Amino acid sequence: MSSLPPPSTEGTPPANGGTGVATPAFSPLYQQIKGLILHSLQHGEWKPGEAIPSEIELAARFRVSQGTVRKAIDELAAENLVTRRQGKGTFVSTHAERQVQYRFLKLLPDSGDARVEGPAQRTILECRRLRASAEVARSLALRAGDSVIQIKRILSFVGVPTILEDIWLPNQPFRGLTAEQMAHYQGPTYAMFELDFGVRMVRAEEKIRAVLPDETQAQWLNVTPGTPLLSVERLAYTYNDVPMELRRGLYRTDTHHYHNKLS
Amino acid sequence: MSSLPPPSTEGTPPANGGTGVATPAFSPLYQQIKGLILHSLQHGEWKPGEAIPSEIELAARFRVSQGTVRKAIDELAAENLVTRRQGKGTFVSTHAERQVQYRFLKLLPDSGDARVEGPAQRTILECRRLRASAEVARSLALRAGDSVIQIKRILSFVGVPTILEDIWLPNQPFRGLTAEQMAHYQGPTYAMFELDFGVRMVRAEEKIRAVLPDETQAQWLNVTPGTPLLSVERLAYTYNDVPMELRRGLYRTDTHHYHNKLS
DNA sequence: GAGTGGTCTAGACCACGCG
DNA sequence: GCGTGGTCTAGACCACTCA
Repeated sequence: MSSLPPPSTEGTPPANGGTGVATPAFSPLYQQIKGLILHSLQHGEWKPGEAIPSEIELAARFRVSQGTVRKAIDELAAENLVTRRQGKGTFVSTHAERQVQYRFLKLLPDSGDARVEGPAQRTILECRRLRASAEVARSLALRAGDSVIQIKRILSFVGVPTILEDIWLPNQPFRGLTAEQMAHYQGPTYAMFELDFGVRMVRAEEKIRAVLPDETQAQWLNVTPGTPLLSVERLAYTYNDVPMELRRGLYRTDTHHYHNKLS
Repeated sequence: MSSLPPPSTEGTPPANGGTGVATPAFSPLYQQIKGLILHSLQHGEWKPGEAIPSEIELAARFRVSQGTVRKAIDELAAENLVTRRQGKGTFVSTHAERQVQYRFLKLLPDSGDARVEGPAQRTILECRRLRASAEVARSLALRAGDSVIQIKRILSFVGVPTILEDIWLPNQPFRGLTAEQMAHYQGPTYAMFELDFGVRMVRAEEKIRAVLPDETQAQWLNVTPGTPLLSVERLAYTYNDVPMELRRGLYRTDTHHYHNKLS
């Protein structure tokens, strides 16, 4: 939608130029539509798990063709922000009610990829407010000294403690979070974040190293101090690349492994 | 292309049913086109780095619309089998001449994501033919006792030995591979595989663990035996999910880390 | 059978790369 | 200025879901 009037231009489809002179960057229409849908997604016009309007409806709303809306939604689906179901509609993705729960947990049991183990048992060791260290602040794009929540917990599979985690959350969006909430919610923690705080983790990056635990870490994981462990440092982001969680995990890899697909 | 004659059906676009009765699985036209392009790709009709025919040409060849060809190519591009360049054409992907060389190597220096380090220096420790162990045979879909090539090498960054690798290749497609070839080829090893043996690694899976090196491993990597290392076991596949390489790497993570993006 | 996403077509026009 | 991929439209039909 840049120059000449394509069949119907009485509404207000997002303009491309308009403000300046020669188009500085050129953003195709479907990208602009994608941006509008994303905006609605962020601002909670549709909640996780709900259906968004049909392609035809959205096309009418934005005064573009169905094909353009389709391409916008295609990209959102490719980014896992939205899930298409033929014959039913397009739904806002959620970490809950998802075949692949624990989307971000790449640790699998060595034998049998299936999750016969069932979900992890959680033990909360600690949950407190404190001032962000310089490093935590930098990761979470806060100022050093801002209030953050720190949670320390153990995840066990079939009774065996396997993951020791430290989680840092900005206090602001997670005000009121309690250890009980962390412990008692059934299902993925990220699903609880969606439900109780409206925070959706959309993507994450992990840095992985091999380390040796200190004595207390070794005790929590029930291993000897000489046992090598995987150190997994995760930064999880909401919409717009806003970091929302820093997580440091120690993974036992004697019965499990970190699995990754490359392409 | 299932029942009624859409505008032009004089040629031989791939049929959907034809053999049986009620369509058993339904494969859309563009998937069939994708399959045909893939077939040409596998059989070397176009070599890595070369351009494939334009969308219009392919549409004419297969007697379908450009849009259908486009969707087929879109999927191939999404799988990194092919690379689109606006204004120029669509090119067969290659591990060589690629901005992102070392596509499958996820180890980054802790400071500075850029590859200021330059490419890794390679030291070949060993390169020999032997009979596949049961385990190697299983991974590579061979019979135990089939001939395989084993390469042991060290990768160093800025002079520091960082990765100790064992590579197993089926002897069949790699007949004639020498230690000199492994050592002297400039650029990614996978690029050499493409060039000299016509083998294209298309995707891979990795299993990652934390381990302690034995004495000789520790010596090669110039670390003490108590130093925890990342064990990265990679199975790389060509077209059609045929496994073509098994690789076991030990990564030092004191100055580097394994980086992974989740979504 | 109505509604939704999915496929396919045909044609017009745009942005980009290169000679 | 041509050829290539990229965008956008409009309309027809198909496959799937559910009432």
